[in-house]
Amino acid sequence: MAARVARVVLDSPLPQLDRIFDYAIPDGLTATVTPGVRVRVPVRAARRVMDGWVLEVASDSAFDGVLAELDAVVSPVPVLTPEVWTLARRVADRAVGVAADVLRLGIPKRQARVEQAWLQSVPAVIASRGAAAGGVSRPPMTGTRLVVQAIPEPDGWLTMLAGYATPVVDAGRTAIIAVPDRVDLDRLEIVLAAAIGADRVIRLDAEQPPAARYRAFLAAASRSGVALIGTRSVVYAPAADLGLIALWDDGDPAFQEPLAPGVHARDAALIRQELCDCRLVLLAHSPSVEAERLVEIGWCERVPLASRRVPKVIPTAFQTGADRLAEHARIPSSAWRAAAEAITAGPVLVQVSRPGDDGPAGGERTAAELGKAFPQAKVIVSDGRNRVVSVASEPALVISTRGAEPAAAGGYRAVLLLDGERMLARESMRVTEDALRTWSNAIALAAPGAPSYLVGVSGPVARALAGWRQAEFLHEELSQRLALRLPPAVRTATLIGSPVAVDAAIAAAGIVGDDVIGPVAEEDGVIRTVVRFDYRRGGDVAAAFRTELLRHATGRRAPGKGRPPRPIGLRVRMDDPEPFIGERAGFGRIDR
DNA sequence: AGCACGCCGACT
DNA sequence: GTCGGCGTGCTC
Repeated sequence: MAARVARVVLDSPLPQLDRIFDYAIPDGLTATVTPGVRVRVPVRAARRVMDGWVLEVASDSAFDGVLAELDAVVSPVPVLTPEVWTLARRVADRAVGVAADVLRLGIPKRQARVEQAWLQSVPAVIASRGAAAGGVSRPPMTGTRLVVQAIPEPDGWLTMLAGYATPVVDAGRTAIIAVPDRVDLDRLEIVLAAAIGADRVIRLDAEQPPAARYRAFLAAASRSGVALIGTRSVVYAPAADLGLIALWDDGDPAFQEPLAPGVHARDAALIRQELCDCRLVLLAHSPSVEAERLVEIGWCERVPLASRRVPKVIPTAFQTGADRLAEHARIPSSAWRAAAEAITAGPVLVQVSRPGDDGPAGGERTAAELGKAFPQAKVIVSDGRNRVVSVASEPALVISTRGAEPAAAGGYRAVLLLDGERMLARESMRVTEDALRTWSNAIALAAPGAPSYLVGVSGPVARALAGWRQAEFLHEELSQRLALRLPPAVRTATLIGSPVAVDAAIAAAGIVGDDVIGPVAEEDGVIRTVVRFDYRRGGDVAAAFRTELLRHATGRRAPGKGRPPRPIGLRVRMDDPEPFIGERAGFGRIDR
């Protein structure tokens, strides 16, 4: 019997459509309907045609009814690989989300002209990829999962990433490397191109223009022996024969995906690593507490620094400087003198807290004051909006908000970390690990032997930084989270909806006692409750929530007084990075 | 989403 | 009798 049935996943955000649908393949389309291609299919109950992807082609269907026919094949290019489909399914299941939402992160919109050009240049690709559909055909490689401490020198992390990627790419396999932002990506692209050749580096960046993005996607889908580099969504890239998946600085909040279902790139990477048994590398100066947990449960292996050549970090309690200007600039006299001396030799970095934390332009104000104190020095200001990527080795005073520090040629001659108290005053479970991470990253920009001054901060975090023993601090932090049953010692889910729906979901998941936190009343009779549960129960809890979500997605609606009857459904958010901060902008709301 | 179906209360 | 409002269910 000829293959006449296509199994299709619909490109829809509706949970009730998050299943596989069978369609009959009309005679005219038998040749072009192959696994992975994008198709248009009728959805009768919605009275419209929707996009979808063909998962497989079969000879029969278990569906008890008359199959509708595929409408059209949008493009002959197999954009969805079996591995990415499995990844999306597992990621969505874990996050109580819709697989199509995850696929949309990894599969860019089609650009017809780009595709035409590409098809003409590589006509053989489609046939070979189509035939290989079925998945993993290589002998499995035993993947090792590593949490690696980066060399604390300028560009140390870039060198290390290139070192992990090169043997993988040389062996003809693919490496995926994810970094937090575009500036990191620019630098990685340059270093990697030098290490393995520009033709073996493919940049997949959600920020790049649609045509460039689709071109890069097609290149990635059709080649192995390349490095696929990008920001958080690159973890869903169509890698052929994946040998390595690496994240630089996994504690950076940019790895948290804002789009539904709000999955952290590290979690997706962990799932993908298991799926293809490749190597996983979480590289950082100061990794996340989540990474520390992975080490402590034995899931990952810790790789400490090879040499104990560590940065010179000097915590200085806040003291009023003798200099009036120093006092204004909130800099203790010892650090002030060091900066004054260092700036004769080269650039000096002054890290300040975010401008937003401090009224208007904290960085600018500091800059103005320091500029007056060092009238001969060039002052360079870098912040999130106006970011300076790099500075030369000439003397300059570089004032930067954290995370926006430029790289300095040859490294900074001194680093001053100001506003520590203000950074630690934020209301967040993660303030301290976040401060440790951003301080560590700034310190690593110093030239070998150059001093870094941590101003006005004492206690365990200052000691960890001074000894460059971040892991010790993270261990303590994790111990506290374990004692308090806070993430990442446990997982959480945030449930939003009518009290009936929320209570039913909690009961269905079997969560009781003080693992139920709340509820808190929102507007319009909607409540919000946070629940926590152990990792080993994650699968059951997610399945129970999905059942409840479906129950409320179809059927029951609010009494229709307003024109469109509004559903009081149920929303589920797994592993919100800040589950206990209610007033945070966008709380519990995942953009589609 | 968006539409059809069907169950009950009030009507020419 | 039957018209129609609105909860309910379904999408191959």
